[in-house]
Amino acid sequence: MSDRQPQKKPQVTAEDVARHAGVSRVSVSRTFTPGASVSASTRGKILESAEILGYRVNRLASSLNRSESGIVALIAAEIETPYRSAMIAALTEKLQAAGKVTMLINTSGYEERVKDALLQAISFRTEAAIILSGTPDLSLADTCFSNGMRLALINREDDFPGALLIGPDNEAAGRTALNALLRAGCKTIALANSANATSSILEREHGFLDAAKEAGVPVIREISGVTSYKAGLEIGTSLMDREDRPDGVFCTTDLIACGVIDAARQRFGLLTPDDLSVIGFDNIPQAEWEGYALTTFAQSTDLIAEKCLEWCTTQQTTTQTVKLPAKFVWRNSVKKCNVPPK
Amino acid sequence: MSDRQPQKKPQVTAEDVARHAGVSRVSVSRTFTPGASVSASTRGKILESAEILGYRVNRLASSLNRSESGIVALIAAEIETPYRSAMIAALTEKLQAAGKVTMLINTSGYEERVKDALLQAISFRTEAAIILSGTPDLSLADTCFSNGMRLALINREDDFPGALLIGPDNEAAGRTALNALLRAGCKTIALANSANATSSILEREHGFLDAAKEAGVPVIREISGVTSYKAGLEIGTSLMDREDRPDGVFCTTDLIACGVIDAARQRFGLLTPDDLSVIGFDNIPQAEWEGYALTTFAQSTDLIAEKCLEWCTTQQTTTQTVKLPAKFVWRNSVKKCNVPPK
DNA sequence: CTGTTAGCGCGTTCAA
DNA sequence: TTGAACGCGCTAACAG
Repeated sequence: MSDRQPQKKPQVTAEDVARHAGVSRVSVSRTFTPGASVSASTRGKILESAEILGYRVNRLASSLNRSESGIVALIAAEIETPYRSAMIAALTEKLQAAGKVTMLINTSGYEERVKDALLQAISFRTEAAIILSGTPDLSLADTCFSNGMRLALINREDDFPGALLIGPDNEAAGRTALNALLRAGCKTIALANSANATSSILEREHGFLDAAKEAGVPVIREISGVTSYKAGLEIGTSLMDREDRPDGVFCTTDLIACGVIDAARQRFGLLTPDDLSVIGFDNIPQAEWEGYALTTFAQSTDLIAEKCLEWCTTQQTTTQTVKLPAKFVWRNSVKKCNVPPK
Repeated sequence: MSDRQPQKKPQVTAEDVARHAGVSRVSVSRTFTPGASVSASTRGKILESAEILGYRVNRLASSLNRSESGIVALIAAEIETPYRSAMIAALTEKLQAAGKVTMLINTSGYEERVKDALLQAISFRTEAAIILSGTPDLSLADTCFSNGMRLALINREDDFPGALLIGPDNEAAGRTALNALLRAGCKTIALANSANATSSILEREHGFLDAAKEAGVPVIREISGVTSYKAGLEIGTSLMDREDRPDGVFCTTDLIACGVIDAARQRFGLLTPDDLSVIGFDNIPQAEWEGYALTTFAQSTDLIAEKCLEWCTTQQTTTQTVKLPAKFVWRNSVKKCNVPPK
């Protein structure tokens, strides 16, 4: 029972270290502040004491007087999804390299969570919030700004004053996809999309459909479910079941594309690229798997992450919109043709 | 130029709200503290002012006097991997439901990062650290403990005093796998593993090999690369190329299993379950994909997350080891047999 | 129920 | 180079 201690101080503080080293508390602070002036001897004593006591600067406390918390919020839903998790991996990587700390907020479930997530970010005086899913209210965004926070939205087509809007050029990619299918000699063209597509995903559809209209080719438009492999399975089944079975289909997402390919192969015995040409979007790891060898569009997660980081660490306050070109990745799910698409 | 403001106070503070509402700053604090005593009228005024000014309690500051920061650190490598990202999704979900905030630290790359991650967690006075990849030094763990932090390790077989060790019963799963392959009538058995397997993954191998030795059946042991789809591809190719080509293989990971299945199908025209029976481990989303229909072992990410949360929110200090049964998920990558495995 | 006072751990003045 | 004093934004303890 001898160690019935205060119990309210499980922390090792700078004062403890100062006492142990026989110096003032301020010197301890200086020792851990880059570019402060401390003599080598006291610095040595302090570092030693700190090591023994297991002292670490309390960044929660230091955030109080310094104006930066060092924290950046990542707000995303369905983070277990291949593309989303790759994006998060890239972002955390870059943020950490820049000395930032990432706070991950999972907004899967009801939509209201995006709001809660942002409120939480404000509570922790996050320097910035990077939003991968959903779009916040503008009024809430203003609250963020008035608290000195920066905002970046990935893969949103909406207008959003004061924020960075970044994503691939979806519209152009859609056009390229149609082009590729036509050059591959496809006669019956289809588009596969989910019923709850985001604005960003819808742009891919628009680009594809517009290009088709211009080229004067009809498109079978098959929409179903939420953006996922399962939706692709359903869409693929419907498509392969038709009288006018398509021989070329653009899927707005790799996950959907994998579902379509599997439906064709496992349920109808139809193989890519001989019986069917399929193009996806995202270039998720599974697109490279030999069972799919999916021709698709790559968004550079690294590049997006890089741009987000830049945005978060500058003070620029005007709105910025960045459209990155989506790189066409040629694999083996589209029938070979002599002329590759431009 | 009129708005050249102090520039050092982008924050809305409780004092601002108090002034705006014409009350004391303490009342503001009380209003946002559950179970404090404020009159309905002042409370109303304060809430209104807070709304107008966009005030949010600064949890960094409040963490100073309260002993809890509300932050939990998640330390993981390769977070873009299916199983890892699913685990992270489950953890964030549970943590948020319990009012905790998660700080994600990506330790991909050099191993030293696990140490840095923990040091960072200490700096932010994280209430707990949940480690999904790597094992920290014991001395560092002590520093964590002396700072009042709790530790949980997922999928580690090591001994670790003071921490929660949680994961599936790998050894038992390995034994079950052999059993299932034998009952399916497989004649030539193989084991596929990566060259950099963790202790947890090695346990699966041990269980499988031990059971085989007891049953008196030989096992072809094929090891290659890092734990990934690509490794599975290589292993599968080697295996299918052999004179004594196996007709039943246990892969220590679903990712490896998908690679093996693809190698057999795409490179040798061999199909599961007719030509080859394959069992995996993890039950990643792709295991359910129709192109694989992988029979595998499911770790309940939800259950693990639940247990971690309990551990992080209790004060119990003794070591705890939890072995969860891995659920055998029967799909269609193993030849049908009349007697399902026990 | 309210306001005053004190302190959380730290960084930044300002003198010495 | 060092230490004393002050304040960051907030909550807990104590009066009124």
